[in-house]
Amino acid sequence: MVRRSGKSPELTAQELGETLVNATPQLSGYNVIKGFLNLSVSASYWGETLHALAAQKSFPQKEEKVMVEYSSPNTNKPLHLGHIRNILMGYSIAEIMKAAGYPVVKANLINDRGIHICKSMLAWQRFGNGENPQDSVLKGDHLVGKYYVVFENKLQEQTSEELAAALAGEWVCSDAKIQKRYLDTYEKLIGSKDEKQVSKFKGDIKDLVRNQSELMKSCQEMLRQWEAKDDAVIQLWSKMNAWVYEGFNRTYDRLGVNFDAMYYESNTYLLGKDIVQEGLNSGVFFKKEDGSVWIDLSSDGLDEKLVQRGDGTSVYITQDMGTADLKYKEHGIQRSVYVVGNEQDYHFKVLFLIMEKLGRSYAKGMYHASYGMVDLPSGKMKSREGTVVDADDLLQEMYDTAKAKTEELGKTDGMSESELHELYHRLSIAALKFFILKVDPRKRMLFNPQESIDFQGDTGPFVMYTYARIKSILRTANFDGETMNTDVVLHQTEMSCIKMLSEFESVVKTAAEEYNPAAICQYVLDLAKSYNKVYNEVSILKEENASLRNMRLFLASQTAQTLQRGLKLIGVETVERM
RNA sequence: GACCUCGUAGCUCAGCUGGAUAGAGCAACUGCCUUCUAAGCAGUAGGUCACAGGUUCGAAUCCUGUCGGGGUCACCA
Repeated sequence: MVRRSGKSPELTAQELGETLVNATPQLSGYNVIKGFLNLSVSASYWGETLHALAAQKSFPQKEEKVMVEYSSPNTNKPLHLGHIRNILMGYSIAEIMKAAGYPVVKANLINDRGIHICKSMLAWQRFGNGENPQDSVLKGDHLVGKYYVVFENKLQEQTSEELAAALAGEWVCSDAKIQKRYLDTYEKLIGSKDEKQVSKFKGDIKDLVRNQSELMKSCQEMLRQWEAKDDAVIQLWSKMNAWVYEGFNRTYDRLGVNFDAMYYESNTYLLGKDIVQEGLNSGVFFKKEDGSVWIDLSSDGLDEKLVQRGDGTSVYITQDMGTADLKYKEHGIQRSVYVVGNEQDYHFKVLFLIMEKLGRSYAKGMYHASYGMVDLPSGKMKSREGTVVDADDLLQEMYDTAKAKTEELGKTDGMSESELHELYHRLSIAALKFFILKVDPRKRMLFNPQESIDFQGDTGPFVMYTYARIKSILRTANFDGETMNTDVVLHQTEMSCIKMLSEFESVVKTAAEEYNPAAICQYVLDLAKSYNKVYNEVSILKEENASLRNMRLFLASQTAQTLQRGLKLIGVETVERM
């Protein structure tokens, strides 16, 4: 602005202030400090603003239909803390998009097939003794997860001697091809000095040995039978998957999330082959001598990327292409949000680029809501080392903490057993959701099970508390939600609270544009803090001026509503008392 | 090795489309419940915004480089 006016910042501000105050009745004055223009606003402005905000209850509707895919679990293991970040983010993004006016479809693409599923199945078949969730203390997903671990342990037992031999260069395999690959790899291992290389070759050898074991061969055989739709295998698969779904659903319910569309990889894993053909015809893809199909993305700064194997079978990205088309066909979506960890940044970059080159109309609406890992104080979560934080355990711990904390405060006289349960539940979920969602999704975050989850300070329960306290006032005042006279002089804290309320819409809009629930958390916290200042500065029930008292009740009521609406966007439910 | 990403108070994080003295919470210390719920409020203390250059009247913010953490570069998913 200074550049345009050609005058000093001070002078520019002077002139601008002068003009603005003259032209706008809501402005009562201005001053300039250090080149910054400060405008003063007239008393009635605040009441009128608040009034206008109350009249507006929803944002303009949009045409563009949005799909948010999240959770997307494997059916061989129970959910853990990493999944929780994904699930909470996905649900919240969907709610924010809805609030911003978009029609939203929440989708879950379940990875219910493949070698890892067969591992659980095989282990259960051999070592399970018919154990099932009805008779077991374990939830279905935990039961299946248990057999996945059993498989890995048995495999290790079966192969440890051979592996030791193989690393000593003394492994003999009956399959000549495998034997040759082993010897080649072993030679490279011996010749390599780079530590990274060494561990890679060791890994390769481990895979060779494991894949030759009886257990892995049976497992691969089972996968072949599954693909051939063998009755017995399909039955076992259906039965165990049903256990897992029942378990997952209980966790989803507890987290308060849901889905509108379910996709299963058992149905989608063959999709995308026609797209490969289409791409070959249009020259977007090309074929190599061995029959494998590729796309050259070097002009976009990326590499060549395989889209179909030489034997005509699919790779990961093949089915993603097919699924993208399927989603579009089924739901007519213009935007597709994939909530997936940032280790897949490259994959999605490639996928979106391919769909664009294939001329898909929806391609520019594809977005990877990428998020960082959740670390523990001990470092990365590793299932092999047993350091994963199980979702169900965590939820239970949170619940117990909420209960203990509430009982300690002793403010719940007269609440029934079920009301108390609901309170503990909502408090624990609020604490968890806030803790996870308030940090920028892109960043990796640290989760300390002992210390992280708090009920004081910048937390979900803090916001819930502000809400409950307001509701308590409104109850005793019997406030009917009507205002009378807006022309009252408000306290400084009240003005800044009204200002915050007026920012709600733009915050939601920005959060939707950036797919960022953290923006909502931050706003809701700030609003609660802002109102808590009001609460401490002014008295409502004791106010004798009827207009002022009424205006204050109105502000309280608007704040409560906005808190509630904001909390809903991150999946947190309020309570009337706590 | 190439590419992507992050580095702000003791700890966990905001701020990042350039603007006033860099903000919260936790932990520590002080106050405030005979007044609407103290899961609250007010205050003290705590910072070379990783480092070095550059662009600009002005840089935590933009650009380049260095260092450090993480990730990706599979005919795995």
